[in-house]
Amino acid sequence: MEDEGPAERPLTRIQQKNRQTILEAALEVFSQHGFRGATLDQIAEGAGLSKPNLLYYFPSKEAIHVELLSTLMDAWLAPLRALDPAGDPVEEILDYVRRKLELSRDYPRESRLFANEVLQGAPRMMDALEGDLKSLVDEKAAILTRWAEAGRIADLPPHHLIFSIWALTQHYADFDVQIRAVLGPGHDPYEEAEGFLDTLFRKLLAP
Amino acid sequence: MEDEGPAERPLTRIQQKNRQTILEAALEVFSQHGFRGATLDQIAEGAGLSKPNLLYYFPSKEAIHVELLSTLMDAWLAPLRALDPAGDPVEEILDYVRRKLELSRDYPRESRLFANEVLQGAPRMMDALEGDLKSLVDEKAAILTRWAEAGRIADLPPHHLIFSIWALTQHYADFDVQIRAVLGPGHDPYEEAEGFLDTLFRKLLAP
DNA sequence: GTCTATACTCTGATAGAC
DNA sequence: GTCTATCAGAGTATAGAC
Repeated sequence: MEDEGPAERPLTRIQQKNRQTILEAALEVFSQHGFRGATLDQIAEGAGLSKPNLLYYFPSKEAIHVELLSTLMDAWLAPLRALDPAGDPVEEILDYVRRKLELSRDYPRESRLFANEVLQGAPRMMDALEGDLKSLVDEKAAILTRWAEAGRIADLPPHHLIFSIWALTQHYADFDVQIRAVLGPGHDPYEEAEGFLDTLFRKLLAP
Repeated sequence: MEDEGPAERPLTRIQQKNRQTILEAALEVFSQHGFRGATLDQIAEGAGLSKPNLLYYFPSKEAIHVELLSTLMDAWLAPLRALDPAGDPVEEILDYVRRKLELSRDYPRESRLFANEVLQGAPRMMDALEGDLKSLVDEKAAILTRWAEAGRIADLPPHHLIFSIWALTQHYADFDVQIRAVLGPGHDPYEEAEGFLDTLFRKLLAP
């Protein structure tokens, strides 16, 4: 049952705004502590609302988390969806790398929310991984295979090529504190990463 | 004060064994749920001990976690320590990649324990990151720089080269469920990764 | 729609018998 | 050394006044 009930009413503007405020605060807390480590108290304080008021807008802690994850999935897959089979192979892949790195830079909390969930076995997201995500990856992997067969990029296992893009871009968001601790002050990790990853994938993809 | 007190006594064999049992159970729970998400009940059940008995061997939940992390750090840095400035540059780096991938394959829970901690801002590990880890990385980065200057490997930012090795190898442990969901059954992620990463780094490092 | 008060459960940690 | 019993606090969620 995908239907949400017959008496479902459109939300008022103030309801929309409060829901957004709650989701924003929840993203902050969930991304830092994971699902079980996060508390409604922290979210309520971040949203400037009382705890019972939170639960007026969402039926439970889990409902907030699920809402965040499903909203996230679309934005997360958009860069891969945009990979165009008609474009120039190397430039298409490099564009994908750039867009994915921009997501890490501009939405690090979303990246960490996702990482937390997968790290914990993806209990609330397994369906999406085995369904939408797998379908999309298989579809795009087929494009990479065709490009390789045509000799337009190097012959590499397409799924692992995609994994390598995920690993290398998300690492900068998920392990941010480690990277900054190792680099020390005076570095812009993302700016340096952009050039490095461009070089890396150009060398890797060259036939 | 690093000293643990004047009355410190060597642990008996049974104490050693029980501590190990507790740490093993704690690794399982902490690596899956993070520090705050883990409970002493879960650890006690996994260890086959009562909760108060747990706290006879360790003064607190945090003490167990800290013990795990500090034990882990040594094993985690060993492969990088082994990078030999006198060896063949490309083979030394590829050996490092292989050893790091083996750690992910053979100790995925340790990898996830570490990932959880860093993801949550490394509150119990910042000193180690800014101290031992940074020193070691800086030292090995200097070796990479010398190899690049001698034209024996490609000219790449050494810190980011090391980050890329961490990202690509740890990804297979930390995002294990996602990788298996996307690949589907009938795959051995680590076996496939070994060949892929070998190819990737050979192409990347070629001068 | 929002709050105070509170029910009820879980959690980390301690006391004290054996 | 290990257990039962238990505490104090935090946790999610609900009741009900306004």
